[in-house]
Amino acid sequence: MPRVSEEHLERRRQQILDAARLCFARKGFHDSSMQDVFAESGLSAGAVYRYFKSKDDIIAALATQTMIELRGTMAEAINAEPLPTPAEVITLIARNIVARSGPEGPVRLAPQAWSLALVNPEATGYVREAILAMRGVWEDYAERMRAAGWLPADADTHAVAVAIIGLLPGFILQHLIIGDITPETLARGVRTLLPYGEPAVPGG
Amino acid sequence: MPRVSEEHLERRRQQILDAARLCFARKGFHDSSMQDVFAESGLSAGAVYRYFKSKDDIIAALATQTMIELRGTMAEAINAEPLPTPAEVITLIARNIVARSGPEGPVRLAPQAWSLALVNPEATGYVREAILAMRGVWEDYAERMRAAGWLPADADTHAVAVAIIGLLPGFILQHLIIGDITPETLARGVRTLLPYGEPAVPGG
Amino acid sequence: MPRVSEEHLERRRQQILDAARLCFARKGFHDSSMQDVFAESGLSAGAVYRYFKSKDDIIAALATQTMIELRGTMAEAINAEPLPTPAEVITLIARNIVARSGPEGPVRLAPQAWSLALVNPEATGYVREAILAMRGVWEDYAERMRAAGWLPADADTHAVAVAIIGLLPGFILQHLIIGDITPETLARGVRTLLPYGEPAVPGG
Amino acid sequence: MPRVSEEHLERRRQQILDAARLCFARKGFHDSSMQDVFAESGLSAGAVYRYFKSKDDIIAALATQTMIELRGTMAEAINAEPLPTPAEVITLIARNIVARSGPEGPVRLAPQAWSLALVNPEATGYVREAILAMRGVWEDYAERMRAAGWLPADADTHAVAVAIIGLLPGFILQHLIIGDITPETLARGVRTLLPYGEPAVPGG
DNA sequence: CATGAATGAGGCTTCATTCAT
DNA sequence: GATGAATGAAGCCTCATTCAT
Repeated sequence: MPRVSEEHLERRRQQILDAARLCFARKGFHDSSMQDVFAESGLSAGAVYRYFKSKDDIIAALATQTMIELRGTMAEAINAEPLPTPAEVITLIARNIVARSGPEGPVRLAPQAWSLALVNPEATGYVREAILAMRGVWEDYAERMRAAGWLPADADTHAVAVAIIGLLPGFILQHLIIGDITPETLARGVRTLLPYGEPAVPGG
Repeated sequence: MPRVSEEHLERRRQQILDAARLCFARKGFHDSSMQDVFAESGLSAGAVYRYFKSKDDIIAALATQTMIELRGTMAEAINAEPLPTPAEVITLIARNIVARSGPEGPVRLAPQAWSLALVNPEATGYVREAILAMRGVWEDYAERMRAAGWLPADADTHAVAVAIIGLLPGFILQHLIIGDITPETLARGVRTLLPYGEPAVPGG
Repeated sequence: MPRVSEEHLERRRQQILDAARLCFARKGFHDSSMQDVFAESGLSAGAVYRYFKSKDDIIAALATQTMIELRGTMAEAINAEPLPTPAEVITLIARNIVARSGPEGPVRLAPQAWSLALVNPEATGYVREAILAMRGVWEDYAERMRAAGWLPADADTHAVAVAIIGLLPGFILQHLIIGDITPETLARGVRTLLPYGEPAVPGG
Repeated sequence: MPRVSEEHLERRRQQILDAARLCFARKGFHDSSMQDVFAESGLSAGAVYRYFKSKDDIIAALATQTMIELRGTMAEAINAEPLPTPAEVITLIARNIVARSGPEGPVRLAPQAWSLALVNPEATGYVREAILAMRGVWEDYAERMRAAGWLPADADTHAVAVAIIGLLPGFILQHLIIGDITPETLARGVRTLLPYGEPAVPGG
């Protein structure tokens, strides 16, 4: 019988993750020290290490949590009825990204997670799973596009999902690093290129 | 060995950059120590520091060099005559990316540079410049698309460039982290979505 | 070993300062490495850096502490009743200096601190403050000399303090570097020159 | 038969010493790198090492040269006729010191040499010799004082020299570190304390 | 359960000196 | 004689992690 409630433990865990998110968003995984996390969380070293067995463990938990949230956002935007156009979906998701891109926002963790995934086998694992899961969401969308007649009956919906999901990292980077583009800019570009369900069609 | 030629100096510099590229591609900026670079380059610490004043300086030089090469590749693919379709351009660039994505290939530096740019002001500067330069290349392409009648006369070519260039980070990440997609997959997706200059048009 | 007493912390701090004093007295600030201090103190690098944020910080603390002690010695010798003669005061202080001039004695830090003060702005600050404080003590003494009629009523007591305190660095250097002079030698010289309160007066 | 004249060699040597003096006066022995000396002298590393076999060798040559000059200044001031009062001698010497105490003046080397002498056996040797030589000059002066009847016939002239020469380091330090005292201040203090040959006598 | 002092390997960089050209 | 590229030991300091209290 545990001394403290399960709920208390979970609260502590989240408190640490929240603190880590701030630190990592501000200074990156490497430049944030565990001391930074202790200070930000208001907990002692020992306390933090009771909940996470290493810094990498915190990073993994945080990255996973953030990616799950992002996938939820995508799924929500995509599953709307009636079938939203690509530009509409992209707009919604991009707006959500922007809303979470502040100086301490979780979106800033994404590029760091990608980078880590190239170098750290454990990170490769969970980033890969997260990307695959998101791609699955887009594959569903591509299916719906085909079903709606927006894509040829023999369209490769996997390839379509690969292409469309690929737009998001590009948007995140341009937004975070250059800061000169908005969801509307991206949407306009997408709408120009992919005028499905729009009054006119390209090349038409 | 004093009074060496300018050429010798340049060769040494490149020798160091080549060694650093291998190290960084293998283990990342942070997990590669300067000792790794010394060993890989076959030079002593002092020798390396004669050519670069810090590790960050090496990273900057390498990232810049790599991004300039990538921009060159893009420009070449894009400026072909007659006007290549988006799928054609993307295919060429993606093939080049894949060719340079081996375990020690320079493309592995890209996500690390993005990540660094979020955290290191100097890196923000040169990554931003590189992205803007690449986007400029795509803006030229978007102009040509419009001139060719593939885009409406009033199309926002900047927004189109933002969208299209955004496909590449997504491809790089999916290729490097998941490894299950090829230039052809991406091209098929793009062609399905953007059948400009293709026999059939979407939604048609 | 957390939650230790304030006293424990202070003891650790002093333990480090004591070790540093030995090292610096033996080999000087520059030729003593932090490794030397770690070894001498029996603590790890991390432990030492918990108490002092840099080598310069240790030097500053040590120099300041030593100079405060020296000032205390001076004040004590000077404030004796009835008014001691310059030769008496100098004798007491010189004896104290000699007692602390052993191979590992704190007096060996003094010339190093002077030297550092010429080159390091932070050191300039604390050495200047220490010298000014000591000079203040001597100014009090000069006032008492004047009050006792040993100096003319219009004597410039500041200038007198400047001159008298100036004797000490000379004594320290001759004692440490040449090693052939004693407090008694110095006292004899001073008494010969400044026979205040002595049976005979100079030039008399 | 040497390829270059003896004179040329000596000029080169002095060129290096002059450059080193500037560097060392500005930044101290330790914080001046040999690179600094190469740059300041306009010579290459190899050239400098042809004339001096090590950095310590340069320091030794410079310190010795500077101290010989200082001794010359002292001797000149002291040997004046008729016998100058202590205050007069001190004034002359202090003025010379001040004139050579600029930001790049050789006097700034003195405290560094003292400090080095505590730590480096070779430096101990030449600094000791220099101090002894200077003290010899002051012993001559003390003899003259005695001969003039300013000191008792049985005065310990060695002790007097020890005391008087000791004033100079104190002046140098107060001038260099605090910067608030002038030769006149010191002279006034000395004249007040040691009014030999002055209208009135202390304690008289 | 929590605390936070302590560890110690390892990171980046400097610098006096050498020697091939 | 002169050059300056190269060496490599050694310096200062950080930081993830542990464990005695």
